[in-house]
Amino acid sequence: MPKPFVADEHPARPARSAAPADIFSRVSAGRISEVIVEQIRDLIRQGRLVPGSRLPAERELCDRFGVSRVTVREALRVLEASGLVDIRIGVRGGPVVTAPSTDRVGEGITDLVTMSVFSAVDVTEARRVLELGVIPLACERADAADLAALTEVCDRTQEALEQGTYRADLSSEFHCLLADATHNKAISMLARSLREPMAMSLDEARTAAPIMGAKGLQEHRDLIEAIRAGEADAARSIMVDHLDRTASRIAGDPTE
Amino acid sequence: MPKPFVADEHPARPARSAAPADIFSRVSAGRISEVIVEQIRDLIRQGRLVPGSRLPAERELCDRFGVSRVTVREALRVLEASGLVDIRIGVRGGPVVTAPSTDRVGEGITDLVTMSVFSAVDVTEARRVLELGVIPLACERADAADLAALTEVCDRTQEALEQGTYRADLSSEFHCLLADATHNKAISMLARSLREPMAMSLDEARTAAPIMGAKGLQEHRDLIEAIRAGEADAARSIMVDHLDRTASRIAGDPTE
DNA sequence: AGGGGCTAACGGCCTAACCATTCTAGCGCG
DNA sequence: CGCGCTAGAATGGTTAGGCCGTTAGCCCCT
Repeated sequence: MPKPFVADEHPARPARSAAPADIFSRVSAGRISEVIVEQIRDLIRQGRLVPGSRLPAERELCDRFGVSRVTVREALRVLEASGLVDIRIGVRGGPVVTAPSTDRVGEGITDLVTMSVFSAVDVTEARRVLELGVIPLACERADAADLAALTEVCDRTQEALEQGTYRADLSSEFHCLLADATHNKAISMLARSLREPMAMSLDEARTAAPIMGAKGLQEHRDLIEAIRAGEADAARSIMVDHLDRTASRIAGDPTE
Repeated sequence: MPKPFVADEHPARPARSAAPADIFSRVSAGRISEVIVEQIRDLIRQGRLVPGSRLPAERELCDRFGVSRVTVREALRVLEASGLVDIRIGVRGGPVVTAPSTDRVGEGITDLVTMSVFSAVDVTEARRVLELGVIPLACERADAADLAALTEVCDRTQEALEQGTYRADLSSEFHCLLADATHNKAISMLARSLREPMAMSLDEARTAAPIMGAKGLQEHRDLIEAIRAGEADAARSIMVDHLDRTASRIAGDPTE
């Protein structure tokens, strides 16, 4: 528990003056560019700047904020890296407010994985949680377009298997499309966030065991049929088998 | 489907020379600072720079890359905004590689929500998927420390309710701690990612209905006991009730 | 032994200028 | 009248050099 700032446990050394130390507030200027970032970000969050809004040009922002162009540019870089603005060059160019994409968030999560903040085993388990939760929603909401897209990926997978050109991308794409079938963009985003780390660890595991055989493909096709029929329980059990095999491969146990 | 680059549908205007256009690679330099960002980011992803590594000072990076200091600074800003480096000032300061935090990812997701890339309803449903998947894992793995932390939050919540100082933070903190009880950092990350958007929408909904009454708190406490006993099914049904009430409140139906 | 001041290293910010890209307005020509 | 081309203006991208505030470490003096 932090002690109150004014309390001094050392009575032998009294405060130099009668004024309490509290009257001095912490004075840290911080970074000017950060202040600008906050200001624009708040404007966007408050809805006073909507996607498509054009911000003033760099040189005008300098005048408005009373800072140099370098400072404004640094602020714009940060906003651009956050996916909040898009910067175009040429006349009639300049910073434009844009809606951030889910890919950018996924990239951030990928960084978390690669920096070994957590392991491939953790990711696999998280994916299991997500995908099993997806199943009932997908059974309920999948439409013809979703099923067609899933089938198309299976066809491409079969072709790739026959030609020996299979890559883990195809498997992760199937699972992303499955998440899309929930018609919930937040869930799609989470699934896509885990896509790249998954594919990465699958590729690593491939050296130890074949990444997907006819069995895995058949499970994908069975899953489509179960979803088409709306049989959530059947779909779930198929998915459990499928994921368990994947998990054991990730864990370094090439049972298949 | 994108057309091959060499194909020209306009036979009336043949290529100026016999050399195929393919031999000329795209020359647009793009942004120099972006090249530097990529280079450092790759170094980090390859593990050649680990968290804690100190990068050279700005002025030395200028010499190494052969660019001006402003360019280096912009690159460092982007890396900093991505949470990959931390910049300290003063002697022995400079850029230090750091492990990105889950909070940053959550902030990105918050932006996605506020820019209405997806809705609060979507987030709520995603959270439901996640939390129901968390339950069995938490029942299996929660240790005494997890249960103590959960109980402590309930106590704080009770106190806040009695004093009228309750905020949605407390509820979202409970659910984050629940995710922590799985001892899976990827799942914790996903839960924390959804924390801020959830709290935001809960605060919005608070104007229409009390955010959490004694009933919600009691459900939290019941949940702890069910987890302590390892009764996953009981815990699951409690959580379903709890989330359904929350979902209806988000959807604008103040039944409670 | 300890405190205060000095110094070098480093990031934060500024100014002034030039380059590269892109759009547009205007002009000339058919 | 209309079409195409060109020059210029607007805008971001980059550079060089410099000044200032902050910090850690060192040394000297008490």
